[in-house]
Amino acid sequence: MPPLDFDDHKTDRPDAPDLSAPPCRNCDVVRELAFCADLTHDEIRRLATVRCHAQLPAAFSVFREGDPADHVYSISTGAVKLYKLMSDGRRQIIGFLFSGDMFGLGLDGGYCYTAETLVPTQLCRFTHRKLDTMMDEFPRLERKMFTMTVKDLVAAQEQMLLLGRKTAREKVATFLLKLSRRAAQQGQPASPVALPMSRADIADYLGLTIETVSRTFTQLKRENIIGLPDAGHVVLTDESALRELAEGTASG
Amino acid sequence: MPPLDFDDHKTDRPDAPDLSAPPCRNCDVVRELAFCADLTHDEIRRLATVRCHAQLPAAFSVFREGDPADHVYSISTGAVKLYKLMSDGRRQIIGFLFSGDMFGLGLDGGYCYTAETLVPTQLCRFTHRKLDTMMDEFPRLERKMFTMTVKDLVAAQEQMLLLGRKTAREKVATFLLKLSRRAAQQGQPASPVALPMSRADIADYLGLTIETVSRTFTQLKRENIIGLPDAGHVVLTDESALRELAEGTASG
DNA sequence: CGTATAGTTGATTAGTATCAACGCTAGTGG
DNA sequence: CCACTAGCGTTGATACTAATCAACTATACG
Repeated sequence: MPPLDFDDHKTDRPDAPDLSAPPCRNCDVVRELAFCADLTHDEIRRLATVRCHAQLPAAFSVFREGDPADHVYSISTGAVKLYKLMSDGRRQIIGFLFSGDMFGLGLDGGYCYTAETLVPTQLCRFTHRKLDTMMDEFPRLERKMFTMTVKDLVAAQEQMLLLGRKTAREKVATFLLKLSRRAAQQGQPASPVALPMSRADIADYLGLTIETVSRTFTQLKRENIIGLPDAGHVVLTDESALRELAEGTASG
Repeated sequence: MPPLDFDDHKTDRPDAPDLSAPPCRNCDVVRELAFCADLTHDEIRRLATVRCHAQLPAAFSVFREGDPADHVYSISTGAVKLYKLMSDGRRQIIGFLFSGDMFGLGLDGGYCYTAETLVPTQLCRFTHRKLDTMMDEFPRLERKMFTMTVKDLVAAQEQMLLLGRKTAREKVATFLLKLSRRAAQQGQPASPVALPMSRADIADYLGLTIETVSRTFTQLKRENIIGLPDAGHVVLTDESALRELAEGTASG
């Protein structure tokens, strides 16, 4: 887990160039942001004047649970995990985020989770204050962010069902299918799915231990439902079996 | 669990008076709705012209998972549970909702959970279509609904930590404290907390079985942390012990 | 008064967690 | 260039929490 200091991102080391840098005028990056997708060119240009962006290395802590919640972030490229910690170290990963995803929303005061990059990641950020102003000005921006938040909520509810009621096999199957669909949606191949996160991350996302995740993977492999070319990739050999497992309708 | 037909709410039996009734002009009910709380009198009056309300009996199914999602609901008085089902009957309760809470949001198409009253409940409803129009007209309405959705998301993330990483004792302690705080917030006593839901509901909310919930209650009672005057009420005898349990910092 | 339902309690089982050892890969330094 | 080390992942043995199965009690209901 990531021992990087939160303030790192304000240093000028080449790895972590200034999220605090003055906004640049180039709109290309902003246009890719999902929450700007439906805006007019003019609106995007205005938005671009208030955003900062940066390329962050892998395993980089963007902010920590409890930090003053000043900014909202959007992922241009890369991947991020969000997690909550208990005082004794137990961890629950709230979500894995990819290109186009937004994070950092919350109410009054501090972030309620830690955000950390999984791979080298290009982020965009806006201050809450300026974003509020923008939302007043561009109703479509607010509508878009609202819609994205509803989507997040729906996903969170789906995850509650997984965490509360599914078995280890079902959890893993659901997880793999979700990753596969997400990859396909982003134009990447659906079958050799990349796992940019560690087994520990997967375990903490599914409410399992590392060992159980590993055992379940090898078990599914033995049953020829998945293939494991290496630890970072999974082949969905039998997707329909995986679907049945995920829904709890599997025979075995 | 509730065998009531979804169409019931369109019948004219006295128990379930018409959610489809023509909007009434009385603003009193609408004004109590949390998502109208910050609106001007004029805005509330406009909103009142597009809403329907009804008094529903306990254990009444407002809508089911998969039903076409036409309406958004707000609870005036009473309590509602939201849940998701798996094909084999496993159930996960997504949330218990009370006065001022809103539900029914979702994306394209069907509701992604079933909504059912726990006690006799007074509901207000709006069509998505009209609410969208209203949001265009009254930015403060949209902002309010947005904020409430973010709150729901934060609560869902907290629940993920509970479901994925907490023990049965910790889950029950967290649940009781949450109910207590909610009651206090609504001006009701914080200590003899009312449990309007069954043990089965609590179990399906916490990702446990009925038996484990029951055992954990009696265990906490034996340790003089709570009191159980009857199945529907809990006295928080030792709230600090409960807090330690909930956070996982408890000694025993 | 009999019946059905919700809740509690007990005995046993099962699914994961825990503890422990080992293999693999990558980075490090001699 | 290669042994050494550290971290991640896998596998095995055992323990333990909570689930399952079952019986019983209390309460509400007809």
